[in-house]
Amino acid sequence: MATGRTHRPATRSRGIPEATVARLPLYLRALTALSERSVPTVSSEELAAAAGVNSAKLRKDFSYLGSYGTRGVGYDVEYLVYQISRELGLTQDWPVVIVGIGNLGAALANYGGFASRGFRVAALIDADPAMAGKPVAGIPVQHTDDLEKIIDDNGVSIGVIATPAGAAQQVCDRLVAAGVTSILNFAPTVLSVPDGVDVRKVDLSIELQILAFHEQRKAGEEATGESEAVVRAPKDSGKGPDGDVPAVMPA
Amino acid sequence: MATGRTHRPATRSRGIPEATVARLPLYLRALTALSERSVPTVSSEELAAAAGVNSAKLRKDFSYLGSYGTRGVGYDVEYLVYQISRELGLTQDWPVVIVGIGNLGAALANYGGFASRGFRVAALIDADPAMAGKPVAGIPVQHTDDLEKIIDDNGVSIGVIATPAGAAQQVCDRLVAAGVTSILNFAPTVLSVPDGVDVRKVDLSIELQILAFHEQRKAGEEATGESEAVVRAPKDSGKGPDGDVPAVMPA
DNA sequence: CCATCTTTGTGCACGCGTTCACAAAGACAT
DNA sequence: ATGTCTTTGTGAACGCGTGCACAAAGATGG
Repeated sequence: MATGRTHRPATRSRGIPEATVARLPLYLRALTALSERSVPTVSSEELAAAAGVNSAKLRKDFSYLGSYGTRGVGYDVEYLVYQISRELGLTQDWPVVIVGIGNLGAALANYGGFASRGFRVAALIDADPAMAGKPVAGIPVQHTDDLEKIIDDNGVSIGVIATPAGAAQQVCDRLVAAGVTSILNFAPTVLSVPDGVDVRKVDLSIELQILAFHEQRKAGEEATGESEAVVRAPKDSGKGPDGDVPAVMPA
Repeated sequence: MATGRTHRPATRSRGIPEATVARLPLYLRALTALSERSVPTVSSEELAAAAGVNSAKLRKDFSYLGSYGTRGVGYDVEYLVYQISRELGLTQDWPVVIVGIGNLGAALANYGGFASRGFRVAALIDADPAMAGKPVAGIPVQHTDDLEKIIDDNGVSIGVIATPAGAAQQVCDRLVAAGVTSILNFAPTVLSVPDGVDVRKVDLSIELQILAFHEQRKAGEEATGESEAVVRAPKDSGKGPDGDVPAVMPA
């Protein structure tokens, strides 16, 4: 994205294709589950099934990292967990700030998966003075005025934007100016950033629209097609206002 | 997904490439903004800039929809909004259910962008009996026991899963059995679904890991490279527990 | 030590997506 | 009406990603 993904054209980072990088976290998750069940080794076929991909693709992906498998046996789970973690840079701790503590921002702050993989919520930042000092997920919210100082003091290089769309670009500019070089954007806006800064976006609205497209297509085929399956018939409604509200977007 | 995206191999739906479909919502958003500012026409160059894509790509994307532009002038904003909306199936109303009303589920329910583009939250569903009847975002939460009836009564074909990972597959199975054919999955799990069902996933953890990879790469290049810019130095911390908690994932 | 069997690692071909570059189309001025 | 100028629509080339299919590698048993 991804789907999502902001233009990183032909920049195959250190020879590892972008598509492969995007799948490594998937493998890592499956491997971690196996590790917790104390499974010692796993074949490409099994692991591929668990990760929901083709086994040939998985093997090719791993081949970019090196030859970590044993022919006739499979992959050592623990070893592979370590190798992938290292490749993804998860052996170190990444402090993260979340800007915009509304419904979504608070949900993100409460998300347990943060700490699990080397990410740590270093600070929560919001523009509303009334929020300042109020603890969310055990972390006191700080005011936007101190953004630069917070970034600097904590050595933050990854920022999460969960503000309304109108504020996103401005927040983004300040984050970048303060030294942030990776941004995860939940606001429904296209952010423009200088070279060297990575942006990934997560947009609920876009995801739903893509699903709607396919849904419509299915309905259309069904109508013209053979089997007269049950056609879903949604009622129509007045169009709602176009919210400038924080959102959730996909890579 | 991308990035998400679940394997839809060579199924170019009605001739429109999947990559193009994924960008249509982006164009639509930019066009809507122009429409609100009463801009009558826009060139491919301007619109591409607003959507953050290449102008040639945009023109090719539009060429799949038909010839809606005027050479020497550009595109009629209102007309294009309508055409894209129609293509995406947004001229009709799509009732959506959200299953799993935790932090994230509640945030999604409160998200204003839902109503804006033809989506309507038809019901909120949670497994916790204590939640039943309690209103979230003005909509009373219903119990999982009634899931099938809710789907059927409202003619729902799109479901959003915001449950913990452990419950996701089970919820998914029930949704599909009840007639849902499109699923937006926020749980950090690979869902397996029968053919004909579309799944898109949004995973915060995966997005962060991808950013961490690039971040690490930048740091590495910096070290071996020329300019001795300020190297961010995050402190290390004890590894947190691997939460089974709801998440946020990108296509 | 040899044979067999499993599973990895990868060369190759194919298809999708992106980008360039330009001809065709139309607006607009004279 | 004719010429100029802008902008679209698209043919063609290229590169990335995917999947097949198989040879190489190693484990395992006799």
